[in-house]
Amino acid sequence: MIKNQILINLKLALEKMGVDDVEPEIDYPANSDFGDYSTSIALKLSKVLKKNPLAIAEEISKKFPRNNFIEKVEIVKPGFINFWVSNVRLINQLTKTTQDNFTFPEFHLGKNKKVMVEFAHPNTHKLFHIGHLRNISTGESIVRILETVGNKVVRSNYQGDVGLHIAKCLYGLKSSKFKVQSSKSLKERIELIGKAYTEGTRAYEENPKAKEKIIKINKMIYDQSPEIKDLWEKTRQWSLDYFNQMYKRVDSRFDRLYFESELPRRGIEICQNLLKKGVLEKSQGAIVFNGKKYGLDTRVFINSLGLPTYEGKEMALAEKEFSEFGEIDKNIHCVTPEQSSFFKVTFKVEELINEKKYKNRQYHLVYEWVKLKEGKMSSREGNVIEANWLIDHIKDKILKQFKCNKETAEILAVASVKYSFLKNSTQTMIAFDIDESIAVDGNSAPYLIYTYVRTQSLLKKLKNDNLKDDRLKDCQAKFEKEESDLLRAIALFPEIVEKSAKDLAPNHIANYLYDLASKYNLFYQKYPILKAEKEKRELRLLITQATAKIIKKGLYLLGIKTVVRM
RNA sequence: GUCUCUGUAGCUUAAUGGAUAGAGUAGCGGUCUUCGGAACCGUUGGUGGAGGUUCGAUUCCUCCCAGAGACACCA
Repeated sequence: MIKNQILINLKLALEKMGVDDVEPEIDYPANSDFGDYSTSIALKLSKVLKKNPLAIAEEISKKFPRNNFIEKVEIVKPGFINFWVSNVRLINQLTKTTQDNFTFPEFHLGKNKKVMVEFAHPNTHKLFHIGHLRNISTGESIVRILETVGNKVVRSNYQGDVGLHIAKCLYGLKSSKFKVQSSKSLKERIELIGKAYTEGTRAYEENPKAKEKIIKINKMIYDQSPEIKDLWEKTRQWSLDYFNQMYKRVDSRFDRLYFESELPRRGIEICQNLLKKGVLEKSQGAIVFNGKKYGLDTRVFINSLGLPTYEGKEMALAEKEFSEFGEIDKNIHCVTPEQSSFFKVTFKVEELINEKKYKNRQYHLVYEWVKLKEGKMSSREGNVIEANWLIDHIKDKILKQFKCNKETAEILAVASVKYSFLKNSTQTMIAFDIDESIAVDGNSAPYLIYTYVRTQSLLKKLKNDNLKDDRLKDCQAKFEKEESDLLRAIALFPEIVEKSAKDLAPNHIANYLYDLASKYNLFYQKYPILKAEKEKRELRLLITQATAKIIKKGLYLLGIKTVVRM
């Protein structure tokens, strides 16, 4: 990575000046007049060294070791030092890229290089909606990014298959107006569950007798009582079939599916132990963690009926997650922000159980809600946007707007939906509008894929006319601006991937790809490639090839497939 | 009430304390008979408010305004 090479040389220069206790930072200047990289280290050292920043910059620049990868070092106004990458280095990176020889920097979240990403998290008996879609897009992308920078990643998915919401649904199903047996197709079954849940929820709120009964059903589910078990198992399986179909559709998969139903017994045991140890305490008939000492909330682990709450079950989940796959350095929970109090508390309790095992290894990656412009989604109001429905809707839009076959439309629809989420930062609450939010033009997946298709169709015309990069030596220092911009963008890719990994932020990759694709399209518009004169032709074809490789790889990192024709 | 998060162009949004706040979309005006127009170019328009720290603030601190969420037996 060029950035690291600059950093190393910069440190050498600083050492020569007797400064060795600072970690200089390298920036990407917004304006290309200020070079490819820059540092403001001279400005920061000005106070410490009690010297004029420009003088410091001057000295650093003099002592900065010159290698062939740097073309020029310049000092500007208040004290910036700007660096220009040499054409030799750019060509070198171009060649590597065309050969699929991506050298991604290693970035590990721990010594074992083993990470768990816990994502998706749909609850059975409920719809898989756009919120889950954002979650699974984010999680899948983070998995792929972390793998690419050298981690072994375990994909896990924690699914709620017990609890009051299921009791409500089963209560609804028992009503005579729903015919469980006659629902044959998966679609019918999922619709049935949905309606039953709405029915159960209404009854729970409006009818005290029904409420009592639902609470009873809830207990029966926990106890796996024969009276309810068949119905529970059958409908649970419907949901799981539906989720599997969903995972397949969005090209995701899991190494381990955890279920809430496998945790209560062990959860209670752990909490009882913690009670003996004094980590948890009794309060009003329940077993709670008193968070006050640690500046945290007090939360219930075992309720007064003796049932484990979500917190209680989390203890058993953590135990499984941290033992089933060997030693894990980091467990990234991809979950919405309203659970941060929950995670702060459970992470603290886990730390008190086993500091070595858990401390600093649990991480709550906050990803935000998808909110409808009209307001919050709620199944009660029936304005939940189901994932399949949404993808189908976008697919129809693509089929109407463009001429392509159904298979391509499917890939483009899934790509559009995922990209629309991933181009935003995970911490941005998305105000969702069906017809505006999933873009199929502008900064969108179809735009990137279209650019890729262009490159493929162009490269196909080459046939056996092989590319030889050694003919490139003639073009140095004669790049057009658009060519130079592209070469620089191409060289940046590994650094962007590293940044996304460090920040757990797929949006860096998305926005980079858009930038690269726009630069390519401008270049494509302005200059002939196949018809260019000899030496230019080689360069331009290599640029085309490298751009294509990066778009494909970059989209892969976002969990998005490409097509060669559309 | 306490705590946490968020306020960027009409709308949707980007920006590790850095240089002229970057895009998409909508609007307006162009390129065009091309190696795929699902393209390209130009243009209008922006950091909620008031202070502070800093050589430098969308970013950090304080207060105010607005919104979201959490704060004991839901998940």
